[in-house]
Amino acid sequence: MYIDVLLELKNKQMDQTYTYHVPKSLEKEIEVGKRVKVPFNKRELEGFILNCKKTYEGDFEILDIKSVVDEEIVLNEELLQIGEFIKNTYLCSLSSAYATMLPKALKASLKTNINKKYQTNLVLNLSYKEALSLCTSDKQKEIVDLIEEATRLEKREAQAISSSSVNTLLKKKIILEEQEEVYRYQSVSVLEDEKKVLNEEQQLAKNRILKSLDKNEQFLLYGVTGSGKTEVYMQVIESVLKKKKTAIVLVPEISLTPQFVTNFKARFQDRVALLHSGLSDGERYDEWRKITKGEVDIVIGARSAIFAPLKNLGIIIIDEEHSETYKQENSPRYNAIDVAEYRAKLNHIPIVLGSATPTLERMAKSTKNLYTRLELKTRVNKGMLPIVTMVDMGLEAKKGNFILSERLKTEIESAVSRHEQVILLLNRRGYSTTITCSHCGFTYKCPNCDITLTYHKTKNNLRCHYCGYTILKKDKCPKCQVPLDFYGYGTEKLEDDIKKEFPDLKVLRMDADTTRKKNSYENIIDKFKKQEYDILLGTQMISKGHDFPKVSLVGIINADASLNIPDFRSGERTFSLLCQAAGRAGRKDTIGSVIMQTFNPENFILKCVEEQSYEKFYNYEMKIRKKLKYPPFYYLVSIKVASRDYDLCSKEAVKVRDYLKNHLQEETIILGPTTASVFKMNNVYRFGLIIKYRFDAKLMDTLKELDKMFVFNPKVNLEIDMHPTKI
DNA sequence: AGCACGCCGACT
DNA sequence: GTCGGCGTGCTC
Repeated sequence: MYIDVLLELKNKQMDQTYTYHVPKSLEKEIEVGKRVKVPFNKRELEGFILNCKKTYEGDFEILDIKSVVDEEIVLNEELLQIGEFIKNTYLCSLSSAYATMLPKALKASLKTNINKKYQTNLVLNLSYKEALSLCTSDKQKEIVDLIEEATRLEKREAQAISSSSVNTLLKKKIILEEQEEVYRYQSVSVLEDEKKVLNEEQQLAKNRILKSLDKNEQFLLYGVTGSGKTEVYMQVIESVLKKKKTAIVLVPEISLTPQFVTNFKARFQDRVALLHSGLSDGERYDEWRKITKGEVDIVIGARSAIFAPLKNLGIIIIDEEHSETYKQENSPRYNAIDVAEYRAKLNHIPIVLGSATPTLERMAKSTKNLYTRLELKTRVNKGMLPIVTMVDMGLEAKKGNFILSERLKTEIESAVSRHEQVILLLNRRGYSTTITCSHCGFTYKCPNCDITLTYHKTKNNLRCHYCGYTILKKDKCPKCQVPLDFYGYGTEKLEDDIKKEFPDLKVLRMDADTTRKKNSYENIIDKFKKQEYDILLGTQMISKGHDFPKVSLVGIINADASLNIPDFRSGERTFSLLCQAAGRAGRKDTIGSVIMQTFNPENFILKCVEEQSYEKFYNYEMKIRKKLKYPPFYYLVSIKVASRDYDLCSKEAVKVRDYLKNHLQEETIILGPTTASVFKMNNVYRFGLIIKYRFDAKLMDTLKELDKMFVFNPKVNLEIDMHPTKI
């Protein structure tokens, strides 16, 4: 017998399998999807069996495989197909697709040394009576009793005893040692929780999904914050489990949504497996094994959990569909939602995407009935949406208030005096490379792309990194003639200022710096929830789904910060972030207040936030996207050309553009090459190109050819990002 | 990735 | 003369 083996060669040559011969003695162990050890260029490597065949025709001298690694199949048929899908959709090698799909322990590589963990148990080799009759001392009888008791109760305490008497019993073969596989990851158990009664909207949504359990229907569950999406998910899954089927639930990031996971644990107990970044390689492997063995029916996890090898999949649910964490930002640049749609199609099952602020792409699809839209418009527990007030920081700056407005200060004071809590959001991102007037909030924008221009220090100019438009940097703001500034103060500075302003209040800061240690995120949330602090300030991570019943005021320090990020999606991102942050205010019996500070009170996106009108935002943003040819009207591909050699890099980038121009359809738009947003990094120069297309039959073949052309180029690297979230 | 082959500079 | 520098190319 011969087999085709896929080796993981870091050299990103075209995917290729190597043929090996299987000695008779190993033949019965061979199955597609298992790993084997093979000799390769005077070394030994691991690889996946992708194909079995009776004969081999060719000129290579075929070698024998060394051994078979796995007892059970690692890549089942479905995973093999998903790998092909990823390879073809995102233009990466098969081996790198499988490498990202599998936990480290199951990768084809000799270096991984992650194994199953066993525990030794003692069991009786004979019947209890026989065993007792053969005992020669009281101590021995005691041990036999203990083992019998432990086995009967299915407890594994019998492992703990060790004494000379045990050894004697072992020698006489009265008792035996047994190996049992144990799992490293012990998640906290949660008290079982009763099903909640659904309101009319929730019931409607649930019933509609249940009607399609055997169909590949796609749902968009559009529900405002606090409308009870989680309960709908759980009750739908309950019905799925009743049909002896399983479910995958994707969340943006497990550590940011402990509430969500707790709810699932409470409802479904140990039928749930968790896959998240906090697991060690061993723990992740154990969770994976539970899944393959069919010991769990529900998998909750971040992006990569979409590859969970559940059998008999019945539904896929993706919460917070608008989250950008579903797209992987390094190769293979896959989007878990695309994979989910593919998997749902393979299994003929429904997929449910939930969000309070759906992406324009998905909402547009739902208006064309490619997605079935289900709406939850009311908050459960009769909660009211908060009132959002916009404060013009341009006016405040004239009064000398650069960070905290008069209005926010008084509201903080009154909230605290009522023993309520305050959340302050300062989105620190995106100040370093954009230039803003600290007086009036003016920023330079590209006239062609509606994108904030990026400052390049080396040439002292401002550039659009979509189309290449360039202007020289001016020293003074064209609107108010004040010297232009690099914008930005961070959370740390805000903390100082608050402490100065309110020396009596207890302030807690949460950002990437204060949450680096394990569990520090949960600790901060916990402390704030227990009302040990009055104010929680931080970056966008404070806006994620937590219930703080005592928070009545949310202050958004600088609503413009994320608007000025040079990306066509910054408006959408801002709207979503601010709505989510606003949703933190007043969840139970109080109507919350949100103070939104901005230099651009006329900005339409911010006005939509003020009114909390997704519809208004959607209609406005769609017009812009249509006019400027962005998604959902056009699809995008981002191409990056990188090299240590500047001249070579720019020359090759031009060659790429010419190649695309010659091979793609006429209606397809090719922008660039321009210097990429991070132009020089580790002495590697990068140029970027953007393809905008609606339908181009030649696209994939052209990109594949292009990719091949650069595989053999050691000096220049080409990166293709299909449907990027950021450019 | 590695490991061999191969073609030039510093050295016992 | 040789030892070894690492550029290049191949691996069923």
